[in-house]
Amino acid sequence: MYELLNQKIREKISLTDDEFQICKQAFVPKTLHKHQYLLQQDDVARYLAFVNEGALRMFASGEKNGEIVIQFAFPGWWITDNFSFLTGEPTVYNIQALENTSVLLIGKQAWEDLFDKVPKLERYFRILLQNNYIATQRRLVSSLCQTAEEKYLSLIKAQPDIIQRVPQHMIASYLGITPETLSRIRKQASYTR
Amino acid sequence: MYELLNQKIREKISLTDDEFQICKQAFVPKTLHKHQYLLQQDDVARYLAFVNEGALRMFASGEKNGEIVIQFAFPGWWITDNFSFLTGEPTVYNIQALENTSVLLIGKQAWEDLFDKVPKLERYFRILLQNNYIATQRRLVSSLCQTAEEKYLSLIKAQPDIIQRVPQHMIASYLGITPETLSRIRKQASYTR
DNA sequence: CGCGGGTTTGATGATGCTCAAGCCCGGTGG
DNA sequence: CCACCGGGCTTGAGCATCATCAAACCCGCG
Repeated sequence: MYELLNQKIREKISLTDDEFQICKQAFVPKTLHKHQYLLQQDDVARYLAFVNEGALRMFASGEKNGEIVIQFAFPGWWITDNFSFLTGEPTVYNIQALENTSVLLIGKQAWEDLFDKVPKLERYFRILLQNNYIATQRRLVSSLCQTAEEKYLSLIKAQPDIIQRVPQHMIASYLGITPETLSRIRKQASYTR
Repeated sequence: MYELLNQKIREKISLTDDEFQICKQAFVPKTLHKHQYLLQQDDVARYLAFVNEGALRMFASGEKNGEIVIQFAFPGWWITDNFSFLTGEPTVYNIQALENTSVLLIGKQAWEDLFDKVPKLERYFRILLQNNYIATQRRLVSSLCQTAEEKYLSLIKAQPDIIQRVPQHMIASYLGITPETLSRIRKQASYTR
């Protein structure tokens, strides 16, 4: 249950077994069945979630553009709406399970208390955020200066398995293109292969 | 010289005067004249920079698309290529002064040593990265689902002063549109005002 | 077997890019 | 002091990419 968490943290910082025990206690396991929501628009993001098994998506259900997928989360990844989690303001996003999913949740208070008990974790989360920041900045650059096809090719290069795991129209939304365009790109790409 | 830094850090965390003294010593002041580079493509980002006065831009000089502006930095902001700074890999970006500019630099080693001397700073940078991450994610969403005009209007709403400070073609690049398009949008917008 | 969501395919159109020319304005040198 | 130069902004015309709308198709599931 806590194995993956243990492993992921220890990839970035060293931790004694005692420290990890304290850490564990701050989390509450939860399972979500396919399509179930972890967070809904207008609610407050009370938890930061660590994904054990399954897959989730965070999306904004925009007025005109239907839904747009902000990010996915797979085992070993963290997910929440940071803004809402940090400020306590209601969120504009939704987080939903794409499959039956198991997560570990930590509330804001428990999270902050944890930093006092195990200060090293402050570093772990700094590193995590740094990586997320870098990744998001890259995605931004890609969305600013690549064509639809280039974006798609970059994605399958970076995460080849994502195609099997999530429906195509969500990939399209994640890339900021329509499902029709993605379909045509894939057709096109399959010839040149 | 170190006033703004002091102020900015204390907005997020509390620090004794001693701690701030230690902190100060880790930084080296530097001035850049207009157009001078703080970082150039293929070099390693050895420093994290805190902007005292002036303005900078980080940009990628892409093959076909000319230059695209990734971000600006104004007084009180931090700037570097995080990826290169963290990994020691050569950067693909450039950082250049838009005006005569004064910055405080900290090298990677000094930065990490500083966390051992003043562990609270770990928290400061975590918070900083969290905010950057949130901001970048928003920009990404905006670039994915807003029209050129909406993006421009969001920008002047969020940072009304930016127009005076940086040339229009850089704003265009930052928004991921051409200078011509931005010009037309501005003309258009000035009628409806 | 038939329904329904997701994907594909086609036809049409809009947004924003490209290319090209003109304009404005500040700086420089005659 | 003024003419000239050049960079950046503007304006226009044509065009490419991708979105929209609509219909057909595919396939798993009740």
